[in-house]
Amino acid sequence: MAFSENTAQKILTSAYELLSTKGLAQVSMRDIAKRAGVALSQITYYFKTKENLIASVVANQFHRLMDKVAPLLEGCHSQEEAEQVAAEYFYQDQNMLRLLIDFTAQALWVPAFREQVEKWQQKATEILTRIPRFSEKAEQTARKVLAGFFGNAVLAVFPPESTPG
Amino acid sequence: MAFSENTAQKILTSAYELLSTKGLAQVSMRDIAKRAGVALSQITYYFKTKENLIASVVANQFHRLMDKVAPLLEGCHSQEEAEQVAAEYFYQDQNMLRLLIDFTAQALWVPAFREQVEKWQQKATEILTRIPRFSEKAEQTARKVLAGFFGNAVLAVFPPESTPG
DNA sequence: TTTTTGTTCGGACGCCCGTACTAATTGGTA
DNA sequence: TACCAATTAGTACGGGCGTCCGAACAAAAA
Repeated sequence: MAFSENTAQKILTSAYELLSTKGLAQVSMRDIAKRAGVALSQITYYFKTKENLIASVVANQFHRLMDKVAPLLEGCHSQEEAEQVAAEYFYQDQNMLRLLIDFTAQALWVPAFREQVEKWQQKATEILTRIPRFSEKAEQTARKVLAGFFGNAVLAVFPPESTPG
Repeated sequence: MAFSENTAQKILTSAYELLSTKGLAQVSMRDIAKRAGVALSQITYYFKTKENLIASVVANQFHRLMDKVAPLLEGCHSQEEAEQVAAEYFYQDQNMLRLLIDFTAQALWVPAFREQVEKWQQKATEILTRIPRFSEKAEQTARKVLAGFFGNAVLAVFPPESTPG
């Protein structure tokens, strides 16, 4: 029977590629299935609903990023430095950035997405709590880092007319 | 014949109410027409397309806000103060905030929306240029204000578990 | 072998969408 | 009054959507 991790993985990968370059609203499950080279119903089979597929894609990417970023954050001495580190790392990948922005905006209206965004906050708070010089006001700092992230994300994605920063 | 400013205005108002409370993707032109108490084709007649209607709604709100905020900004002495002023004013209306966030996110993918967001930048830059102590680096400041705005907007809309900031 | 279980596929269902079209109505003007 | 353009209304169209279903198939279990 061979539980094909392959198929689920192919779907996830293709979904990410499409969602991050075309936007959540512009991608259909048929597009994803076609790119993954599988039948449409395979998505239903593995992810049940579109909403769930998207949430899985984003959760995937988030964990992947966090694993790399967390160690870097632990070396920071100030909130500003933490923001800087997060920024420089995230902004390397504009597609990912766009996906996160789009997802967060949808989280305003889709409860399941909102839960996930709230988990980002919790995760960031958790990481900062483990760092002595932040632990006291980890939650506040986490929120500020998040705010800085989104603010700068928007800037990164809407570049100035003339000179890039 | 009486060009009924009424109908167009009713559509704009109803559209804003729906879009700002349910999100761009969750509102159909039929929903808007029904709430405005007009025929569906009236929307096509006055605004041509859904995209154009949404853009009109947002532009409307933006100008309304700018007229009130611009004078306040002129009283500011620092970038931080400008951010503060913008923040406190905007955050009074969470629905409007949600609409702006959603719209901006869609602007990542919809060229017409993107143009409008870029106009916000220009407008902000223009305002700051007219203020002597900002005029030198108006564009930079405008971008930072914008970044602060969006960062804080996301925070305002995703409140912390326990204590509000 | 036979049975069971997990996987894949193609297709179809019903719904709702944005848009286009046509006919009716209105109201100012001549 | 009659006319004409602006406005309104109702409806149809074509298409894309997420989801669901039943059959075929493969691998493991019995």
